[in-house]
Amino acid sequence: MTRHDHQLHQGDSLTEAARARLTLQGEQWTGMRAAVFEALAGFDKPASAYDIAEQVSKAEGRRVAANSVYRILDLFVGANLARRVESANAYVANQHPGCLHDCIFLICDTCGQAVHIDDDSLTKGVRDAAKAAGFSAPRPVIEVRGKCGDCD
Amino acid sequence: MTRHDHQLHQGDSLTEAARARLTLQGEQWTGMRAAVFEALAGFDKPASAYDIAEQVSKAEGRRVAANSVYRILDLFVGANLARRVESANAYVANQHPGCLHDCIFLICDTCGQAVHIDDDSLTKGVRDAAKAAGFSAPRPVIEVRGKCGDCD
DNA sequence: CACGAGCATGATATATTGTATCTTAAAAGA
DNA sequence: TCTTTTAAGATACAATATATCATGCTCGTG
Repeated sequence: MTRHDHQLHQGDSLTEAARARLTLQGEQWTGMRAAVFEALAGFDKPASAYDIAEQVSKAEGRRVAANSVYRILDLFVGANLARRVESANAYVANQHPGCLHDCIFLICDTCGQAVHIDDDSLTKGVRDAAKAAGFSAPRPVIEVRGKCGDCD
Repeated sequence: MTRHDHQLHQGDSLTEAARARLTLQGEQWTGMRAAVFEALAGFDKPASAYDIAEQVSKAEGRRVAANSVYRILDLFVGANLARRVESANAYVANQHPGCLHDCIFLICDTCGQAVHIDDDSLTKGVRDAAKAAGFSAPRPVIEVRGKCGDCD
């Protein structure tokens, strides 16, 4: 397992890192985007776009529609501020938005918690296998469903 | 990459293998199940439950509702006759239902084709990483989105 | 500052995917 | 045959995702 020596952000620090990253990409850090990011980062497990819409609605005191949230989540995923958990139709905030690499999610079928592990040798293996099969621009989706330590 | 020396079924042979496998599990091979399996196997790319429902409806000359198809697909996935492609919300027939192992799908974002590769050393690596992180009963979901050789 | 172009969001509708529940029908076992 | 279990039908609905058009905001430019 490769080690992770970079900064793991949290709270305001994470929000700031996200803002910095997004503006670096030439995108705006709007109030709505900040609100969506806050909501996303506030969940302790992968959240659906609708969960986030509801949370943002509460925080803003007005109804925010899911499509706006989807738009922003798509932007976030593209900018590496968030990740989509395919097998859960849900999203999580990326704890180190500045650092690009493939990741592996472990999702507990019982409690819904997702933990994120990095293992570049594994993900590289998957990328390479895809390339060997003639695939270009590979974007690995590596998730494991199972039962987490707390739930056995 | 581990070699695959077992039989790769197709057509009637595949259907027969599926039937054999399912009955071995103590499940019935009904007309409806056969029809769903035929439809599924007839697609050249991952098919959604609704695609399959439509296809079966056509083949049977009567309306078959999606929930019936879902039930049967769930059964098939449980019995290893079919696989779910998480990142596409779709299903594919398993070409070698008798042989259990994790698999890796490469899904083309352009044409929707999915190819299936096996690499037990990779999937074992993912399983082991999950176990090392305290996960039990791991079921890896390994897919790669990208562009297939025909589409670049 | 005014203004126009482009970007961001709102509002709304609808498509797609997935479950729940209850009823009816068919098959297996006694 | 009769009963029990399993499969399938019918229907309703929930959850996830996208499309479209209208409105509003921001930023660069004059």
